[in-house]
Amino acid sequence: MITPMPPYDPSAFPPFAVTVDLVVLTVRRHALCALAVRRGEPPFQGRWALPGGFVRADEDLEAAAARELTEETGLQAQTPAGASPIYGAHLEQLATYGDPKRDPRMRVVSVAHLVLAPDLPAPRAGGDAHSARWAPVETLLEQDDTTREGELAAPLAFDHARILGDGVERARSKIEYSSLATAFCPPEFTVGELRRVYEAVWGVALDPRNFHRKVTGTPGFLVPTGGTTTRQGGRPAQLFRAGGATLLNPPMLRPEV
Amino acid sequence: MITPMPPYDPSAFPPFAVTVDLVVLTVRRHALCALAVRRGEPPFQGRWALPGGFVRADEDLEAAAARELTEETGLQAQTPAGASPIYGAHLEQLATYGDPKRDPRMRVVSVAHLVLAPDLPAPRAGGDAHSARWAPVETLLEQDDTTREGELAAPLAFDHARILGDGVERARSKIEYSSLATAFCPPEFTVGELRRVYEAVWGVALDPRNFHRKVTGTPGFLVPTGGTTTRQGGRPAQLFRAGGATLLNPPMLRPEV
DNA sequence: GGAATAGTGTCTATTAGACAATATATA
DNA sequence: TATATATTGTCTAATAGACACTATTCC
Repeated sequence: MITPMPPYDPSAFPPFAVTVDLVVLTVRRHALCALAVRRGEPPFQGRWALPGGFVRADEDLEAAAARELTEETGLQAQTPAGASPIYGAHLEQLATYGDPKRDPRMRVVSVAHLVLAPDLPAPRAGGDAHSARWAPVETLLEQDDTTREGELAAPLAFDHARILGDGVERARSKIEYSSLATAFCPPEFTVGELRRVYEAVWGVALDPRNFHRKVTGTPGFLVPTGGTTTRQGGRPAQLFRAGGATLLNPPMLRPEV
Repeated sequence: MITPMPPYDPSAFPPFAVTVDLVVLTVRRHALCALAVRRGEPPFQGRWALPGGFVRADEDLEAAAARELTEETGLQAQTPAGASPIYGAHLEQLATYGDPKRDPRMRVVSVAHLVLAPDLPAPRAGGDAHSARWAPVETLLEQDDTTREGELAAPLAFDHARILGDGVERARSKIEYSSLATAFCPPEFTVGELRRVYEAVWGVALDPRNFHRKVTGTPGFLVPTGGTTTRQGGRPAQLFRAGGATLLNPPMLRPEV
């Protein structure tokens, strides 16, 4: 049952605050990076955190996540039920975190979402003025606070390291059996660019020849556009768009078995 | 950011009720079944719904799900971090549902959990006195309300059909790449019993010979206990326990590619 | 030409799936 | 005996992974 009594009785249930937090991933300079914002107030003042905010009173969870995403990055969310007018990014619910002690101020349940975005030509178009940046997930997840890059060494605020870790693991496994790796690519891309996405997300090196044969042979994964490009140097490469398939069959296989 | 201001300001965020709903699945008589409870009050009075209830003020989400599970079924949850003293059932978070209109009375965010349980010798040991029963998921998800079994024909309350559908899909896909199918089995089971679990969850027939070769050849999946049984008739079968592996490599392959 | 990337072809070990054959219980 | 289930073995087609080789650009 959902409630014991039909008339709305506010004393019948404890009140919660509900937020959305975002794990926004992209691939930059051959590394998997996440969006982090710097906290301006306590608790965890000055520490880095995942972007996020309160769900509004009449707002769906996914709508709240999409709104926060646009506010922080200027990206438009691309959910299964909606096309993207500007620059698409994949958005899906990740998991919900509700430890009673996760926020020292009050009881906050956070519905984390995962966003996969292409490397932005102009990062954070419409973002707030507060400090935000892309950082390699390895840096953000490091335990020790050896000051390597200085400001980025301290661990993430709240339970955000755990949330980020869960998001990274979700992304690593979803590009195995779905075509979501293309969400990290611009609308048109080469097989080599797609391979570098897999290599960055999985953190492994892949054989370019076998990779090419595999992705071009998987039905519905890639659609050739007819064009070619030479942005990587070397022989010009064919350009592709993401095909209609969402689930890959057979899946891409992650090495190290 | 999580909140705009450090001092706790209740007016700064809208209040939500947070519940857990349970998709409890088992395999009975060669069919995948879910636990449903009958609602005693409006809205949806008299309709079937998923078991669930409010998260308490100082309770973790998973603890709330485990508590509701024990209240409704007598089952003890078996989470990664805890052994089960009585009868184990696998519990994991499924997804969170927060459509502003999903409950007509107030704003309720429900964190759904998935439970995989063996067929119970005595169903619902410590359950409440209110009406509860196992029903085939096909029956619960039927759209039309042709009165076949009478009481079970009406659609589920709230958005519970969608939640149940998501839970069934999660279970179907998780037994592909994890050893979770053993969560539907008693502590000791035969290869044939495990095969009937796969057949019931996937709704397909599997070749007993290839299945046997596959599961016994997957490292860490099954551990022979040395005993045999003849509960299915025919030649006695070896008894196995679940092995230590949680992820299957290579995975079980679902037919119909 | 040399270096870099793109793309095709070939070989081998592994495996999924079809299915024959054998083993051991109950009726 | 017939029948049911369990278990092993065999064959074949498909595929992942290793890697030789060719193609086409820029320097």
